[in-house]
Amino acid sequence: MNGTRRKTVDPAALPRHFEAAEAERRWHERWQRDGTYHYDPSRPREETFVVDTPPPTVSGSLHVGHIFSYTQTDVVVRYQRMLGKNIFYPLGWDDNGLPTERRVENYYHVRCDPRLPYEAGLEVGEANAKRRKERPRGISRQNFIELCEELTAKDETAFRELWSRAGLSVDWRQEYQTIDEHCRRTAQRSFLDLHAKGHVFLAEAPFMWDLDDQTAVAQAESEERTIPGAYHHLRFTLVDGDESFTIATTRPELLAACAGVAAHPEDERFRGLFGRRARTPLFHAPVEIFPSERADPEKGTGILMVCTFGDQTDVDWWREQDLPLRQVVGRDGRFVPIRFGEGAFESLAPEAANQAYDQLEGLAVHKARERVVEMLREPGSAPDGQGAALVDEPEAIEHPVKFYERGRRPLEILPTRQWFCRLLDKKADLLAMGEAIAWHPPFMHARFRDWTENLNLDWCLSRQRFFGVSIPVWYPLDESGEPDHGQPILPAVEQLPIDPMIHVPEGYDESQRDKPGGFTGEADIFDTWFTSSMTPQIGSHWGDDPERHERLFPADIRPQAHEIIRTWAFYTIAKAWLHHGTVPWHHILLSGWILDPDRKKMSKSKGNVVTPLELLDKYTADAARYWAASARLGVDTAFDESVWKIGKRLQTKLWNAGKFVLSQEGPVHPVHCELDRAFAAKLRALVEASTRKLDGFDYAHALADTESFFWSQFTDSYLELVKVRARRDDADGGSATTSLRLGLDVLLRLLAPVMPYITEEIWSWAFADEHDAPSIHRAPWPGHADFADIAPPDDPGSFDLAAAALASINKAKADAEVGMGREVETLTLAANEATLARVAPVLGDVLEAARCETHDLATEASLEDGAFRVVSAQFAPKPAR
RNA sequence: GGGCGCAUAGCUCAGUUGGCUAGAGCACCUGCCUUACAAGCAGGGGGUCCCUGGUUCGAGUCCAGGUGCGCCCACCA
Repeated sequence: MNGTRRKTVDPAALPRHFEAAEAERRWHERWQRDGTYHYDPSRPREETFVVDTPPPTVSGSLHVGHIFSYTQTDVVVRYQRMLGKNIFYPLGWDDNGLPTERRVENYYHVRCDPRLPYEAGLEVGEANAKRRKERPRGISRQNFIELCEELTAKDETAFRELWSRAGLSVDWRQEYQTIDEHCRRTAQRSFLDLHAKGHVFLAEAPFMWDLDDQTAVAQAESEERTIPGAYHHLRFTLVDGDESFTIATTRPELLAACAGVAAHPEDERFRGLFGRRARTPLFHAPVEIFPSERADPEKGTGILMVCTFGDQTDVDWWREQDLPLRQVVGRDGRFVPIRFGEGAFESLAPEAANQAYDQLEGLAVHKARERVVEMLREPGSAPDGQGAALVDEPEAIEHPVKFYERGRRPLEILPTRQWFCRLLDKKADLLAMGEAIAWHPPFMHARFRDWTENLNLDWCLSRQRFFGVSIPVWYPLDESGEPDHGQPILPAVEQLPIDPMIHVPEGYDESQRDKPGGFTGEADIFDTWFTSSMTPQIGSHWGDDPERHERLFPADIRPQAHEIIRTWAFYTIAKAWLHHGTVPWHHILLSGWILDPDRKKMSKSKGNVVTPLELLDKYTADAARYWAASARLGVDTAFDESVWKIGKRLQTKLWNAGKFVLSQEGPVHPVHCELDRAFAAKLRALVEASTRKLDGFDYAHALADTESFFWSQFTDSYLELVKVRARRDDADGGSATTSLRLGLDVLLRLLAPVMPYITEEIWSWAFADEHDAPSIHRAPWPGHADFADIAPPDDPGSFDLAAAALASINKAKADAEVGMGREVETLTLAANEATLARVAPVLGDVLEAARCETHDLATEASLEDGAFRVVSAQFAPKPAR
């Protein structure tokens, strides 16, 4: 480089300020055109860095959280890219599933009715206020799916624009939708593989059921809410004997479903009852009284009725005690028609029981409860006809009840036929996989471990919904038209993806659909997690392209939110184990939450969402990214707009510093001055520390270090110290210019992952040509090579001494209330003897920066090492303007 | 009830294996248009590091107990 001219910029030719909005558009286009972020499938696995990007749920509304966590991943990715890695960074859209169905129902004001025929070319359009007052329009399943596709395509556009602008360096050629053909094939392939390996099974069993969405719900999708309820005390009698006892229940409407009575075996009060039969009020059902350790003598009255089904414990008791099934609540939440008597529900007084039940049939759960309580209040409602069955008034309580996480009514437990994946017998393996993955931050591992250890249900895979991936199964129908669920018909892998409601199994034709001796298609779809748990394999094209799969699986990192460890992380780990016997990725990065200023989680439903577009306009994308990258992994952060402001300030400062440094035309000369070498040494230490932190995914501290160095060491100190010398047309001036450029060059690269726009802009002025690296984002990460030509300083502390000396003179100027640019006519600077000796090699730079022509030095032994004091100073008068 | 996390300046946050007088930015106060930058610079005030006890020459940091907040899970008669 010595002797050649360097490329410089003319500051006058540059805009006064960085035009961020224009630059964001321009660079985005340029990066797309040049394929800056493209994955190269020809490079080997060891040179590749694979990201298992979360496919966001496309809900239609954007908030700052969407920028937050995705930017954190992008910073990690951009660092890896600058290390020379071949980056596989796809982005998919999780568009199937209930959130989309809900949004479509609201947006168009429609409901899916699978009985309706398909209407070709149906145009519905967004619902207006008038239409919303009417009943939702019923449309066919296929029409409904088309609307889902239409709306998600629209929503995806908004998300794509937001993230393009935020500068996510994804390879947009790898885009996918979890409902697209490739994902459906991957999910169905997963099912066939699990079936072949014996991990999935079909079972008719009581399972959590959401009445509003009319679908089964997995353990992971349920949550508890504390709601008001009431203990109702009901008097039961014995079938043989005069004794009676009182149970307490919060669900009196399930009295008709009572199948047993339980109390603690040690409970003296009820010891004599075990093995005998009780008689229920109203329905006069004879039920077994049995002991169980799980009955709590302290709770309620200590004795309880077991129903089919009030809760999961009822299910367990029903199984253990082999109790009769008395299902009264239907899939729509209404009481189903049933009869008591011979060949039906057992009753000692069928006529009375049927009379009572007639008043409940067809009622919704809460109405039935009211009605039952009225009946129980009536005199003579007790099983022995002596008074009312309801003892005392109901006692109001608050109690926890399970809900579907998106549901409005409590979950019911109903026996339904569902597909399950066996997981309970694989806990040990899944826990071992969890150990083999590096969790960032590490304490998040505990959440996975706790969840896995405490899992108590197998994974229910099927959902009775519409917009999702079909379960690829048909069932043969016998001569009476009944399906044989024990002999499911599966498609060949080559046929995937299929929709069993449309496609026909091998050996049948369409005319045999739903006909005796023919076949019927499985109407259910998969739980959305069944597909999203395959994101690593979706990216790797598992099954379709073995060579690609080898290069992309397992992935390097999985970034995700911590509240879905039990779902997305867990199921992905489970699938990778079941299919491949490995981990799905080597590292998992858990992002924190954005909280509103009251420290509540920001979410659409709470209405406390900050929309990102205005903020992007106000502060720029680099500032947004600065904000996101300032938060550490796993740490919830209160939203604070002032951090965006700091990001923008940093961007502006970079613009100005870049303009200054690259406009210096000093001669090309190696770095030789002590101060310059001392600066380079500090810069080198920064690079090493920053690299170490980024290797551990600690982008936040790497940024804090770099920002602080840039601001205080580079611009405030070093740049001020050498700006005068840099203008000199000699070897010392060349040394200053060279190291200033080195400082800018290295700092730009350190900041490029966080602030891709401003760094690319400044890079393009000179360094792109100088390093033959058209984009800073493909430039090598700074390292030893950048410092190879620079000798270490004679005194590593000389830079700090110079900065401290200058600061002491600045303080004198501030105390005298004169500007920093004021010339110093006389100066007496004091320090201890050793400090004066050490500062001597760099004192010239200090005095130049302070605009000081003549000076005296004084020895003050009392000053600490490295401390300076201005004993006296006279400043030139303010020049006339 | 079990597990995890957090508590540091008015606000948002750093603080590494225990080590000088506990830091940054924002906000606030004072001064300064200085040849990159007033979208800036220089300087300044501001702290019971949640509480109690312990270990230690030394504790914001380690240990025990407690308080408050948040999250995850379990309990659901």
